[in-house]
Amino acid sequence: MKIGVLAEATGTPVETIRFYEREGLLPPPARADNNYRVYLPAHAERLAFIRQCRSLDMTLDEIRALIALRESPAQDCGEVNALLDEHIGHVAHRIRELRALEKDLKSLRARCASPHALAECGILNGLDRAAAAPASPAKRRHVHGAH
Amino acid sequence: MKIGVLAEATGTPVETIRFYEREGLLPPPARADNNYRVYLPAHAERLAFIRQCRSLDMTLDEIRALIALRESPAQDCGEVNALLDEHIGHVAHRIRELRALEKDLKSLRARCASPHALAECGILNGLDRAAAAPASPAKRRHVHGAH
DNA sequence: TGAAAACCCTGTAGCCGGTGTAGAGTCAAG
DNA sequence: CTTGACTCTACACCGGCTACAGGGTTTTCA
Repeated sequence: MKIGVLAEATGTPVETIRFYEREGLLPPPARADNNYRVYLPAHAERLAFIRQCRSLDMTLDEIRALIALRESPAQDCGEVNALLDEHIGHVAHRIRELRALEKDLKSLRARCASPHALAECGILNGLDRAAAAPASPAKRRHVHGAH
Repeated sequence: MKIGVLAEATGTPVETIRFYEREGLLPPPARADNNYRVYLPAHAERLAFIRQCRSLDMTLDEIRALIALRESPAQDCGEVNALLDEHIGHVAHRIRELRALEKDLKSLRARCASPHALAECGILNGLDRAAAAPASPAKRRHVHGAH
């Protein structure tokens, strides 16, 4: 099948498929005479696996690791379990961070229940005081942002 | 004060300060004869405000908007409240997403309580079935990632 | 049959919020 | 007077795509 068919079949944009190939997640398919990529069902399976993992917010590195484990011969799946546990840890960690953030934002919001003049706005004043924040460097593990 | 002093005072890397200047968040300071940036206390206040907002996970665009509102003459702070409410909405939304994700991951993890042979691994098999996922495009509002 | 639309190719740049170089100039201490 | 710490500009890089530009090929429809 051609790339557009694979894209349609897996709900993946064509550019993203080519991107996964460049990234080594999807093996380069054979080429037809016109240089078009020709995919086999195995490619569709692999791509579905990748998309499934992405929908669970795994990084491409995590997915690469899972693929390698899956292809590795006659081994038990202890490492798979460990990888998944670690990913669950990332997600749980990020949830805790965001909950703390939500709390801070709500308490800031409560400083200004109704519109005042700007100078007396509790929110702006709250943002102004440096809050002596410990300037947490808090290296992102993976699972980021609020936006 | 020189950029290193400002960096130290606010816990902000030097490169990040220059980056904020390029992005128009921090006004370009005067320059000494040697072309070094010379900051005034007002710059330190502005930078502390920016860092405070960033620690609350606001985007640079949101911060730009807040700064503009703050500088705008004799206006009430209704828009500030609205901006903050919207940001709180982003965070709450992302928390809900991550909780759903955590649930999915845990149920996947439960498929493989102890290490089996790879072929029988409930996790890999669970990831394999395409799950007929609706391939949610789910445009990121802002507040993203699990990583 | 022939033109237009739809597809495919490569390569490159942009998004966000920075981070980390390279290569050069400037300054303070020993 | 040399060493090291600081500063400057300009640029590439991170993830995970997305969106071009500028070509070639195939399909469709009148």
